[in-house]
Amino acid sequence: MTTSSYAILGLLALRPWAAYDLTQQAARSLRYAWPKSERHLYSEPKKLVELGYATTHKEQIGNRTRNVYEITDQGRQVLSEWAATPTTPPQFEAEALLRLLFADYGTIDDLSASLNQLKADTRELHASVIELMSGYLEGEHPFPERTHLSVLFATFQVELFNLIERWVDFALREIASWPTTKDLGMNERTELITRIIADGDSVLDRPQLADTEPDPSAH
Amino acid sequence: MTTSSYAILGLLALRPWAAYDLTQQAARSLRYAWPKSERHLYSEPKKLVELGYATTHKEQIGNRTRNVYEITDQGRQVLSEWAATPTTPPQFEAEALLRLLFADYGTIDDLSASLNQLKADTRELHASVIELMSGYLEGEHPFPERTHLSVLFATFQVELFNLIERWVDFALREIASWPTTKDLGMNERTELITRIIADGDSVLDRPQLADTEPDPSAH
DNA sequence: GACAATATACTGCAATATGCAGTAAAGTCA
DNA sequence: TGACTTTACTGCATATTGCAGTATATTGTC
Repeated sequence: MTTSSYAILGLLALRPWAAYDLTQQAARSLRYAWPKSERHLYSEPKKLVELGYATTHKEQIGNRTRNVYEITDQGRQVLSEWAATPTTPPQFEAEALLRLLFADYGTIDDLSASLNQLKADTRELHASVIELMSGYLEGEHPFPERTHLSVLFATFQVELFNLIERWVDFALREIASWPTTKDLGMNERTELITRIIADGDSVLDRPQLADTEPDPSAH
Repeated sequence: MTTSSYAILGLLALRPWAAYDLTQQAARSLRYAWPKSERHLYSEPKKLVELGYATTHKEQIGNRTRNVYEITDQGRQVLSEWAATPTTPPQFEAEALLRLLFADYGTIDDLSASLNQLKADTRELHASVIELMSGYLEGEHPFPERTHLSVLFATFQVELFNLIERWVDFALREIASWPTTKDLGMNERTELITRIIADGDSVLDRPQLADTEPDPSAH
């Protein structure tokens, strides 16, 4: 049993789902904390059946079948045991940040494009969560008694998305003041920023930083 | 060529590395934007050699050999082409958040333990970045002319880690006011929070929220 | 100076996960 | 009625991880 197995089992504990429905539901919830490919969401429940943690049956819709999965008592058992086990550390993956790390192999425009892409991707995720929340206010939660969990969970997502959007704006302002992506090294500006973060402070939320230098439109 | 291939190739463009050194360097940089297993960092450069983007030779150290990899001109070529291609969306993975989503299968204590683990894991990552930054201020950057990139990159990491730590504190305060993990549903408190995030506002940075309710020590 | 512990430096293999192409029926809209 | 989208998957190649195993070099200590 991998963490991904428990993630699917967690959904099955709510109600029976067809594999296709699992992919849809994962896009609304799991995705934000445990992203898995659609392909995997079709394979995983089969493994749960093999292990005796779920059962499966076929439903007929006209001329087509869907595979519906249902949790077993044994499945519920291992799921509640899982709740008390240690967790793995968090991981953040962003190709746009990787591009920043290696920005000197490309141009300022390449870098700007990557960061703007990151912002656009984030906005989209952000909008989905906001929409979900608006739905909750209209009473549209599929499991109303679990709303407290979904909402607390969602607070993290919106904070994260806000952060990324704000940080991208900061980074775009910084690189807009660069003549090139290459060889700037530890200049004054970079040293200032290094000191700030080495002190554990935030470079966002501080108008002084924005005032001091990098925004070329400021003078 | 996957994104992981380009990540390794990006390191090789800086200087030749032994596979072991790549694992060490990845722990200091790639890890924060493109986390890969140690195993993978040994396999990937072999693939780059096959593709003609790197060469390899063995170095003898006493009775032991290390495989050193070096980028080729062709490798540099594809790397600079990569800079202009579109990026994939960001992904965040945190088992502790998954536990929150399914917190009703465990106890309040299970959930607190998971969140505290998340905080501890984050602090550790945070400390590593702070240490790196302090090193930069001492002139310890391995590629001094690239400091501006490492530092701007690092600003994201510290903002992210700060956010996670602050959010965990918020979440711990919230759940401390819960009688149980189960069936709280859309209560007053949850509705307040839902409205806030549906409006695109932050639940952190607002003392009012902390004042209004959930901290049981407050009354 | 012998010994233990830790760091260096990998490889093989099974299991896990992804990406993409392919298949086909059902629903929707013009 | 035809085109397009959504539903509902599966097979297969490739990518990636986790773990165990192997062996040498270095560092600290009694």
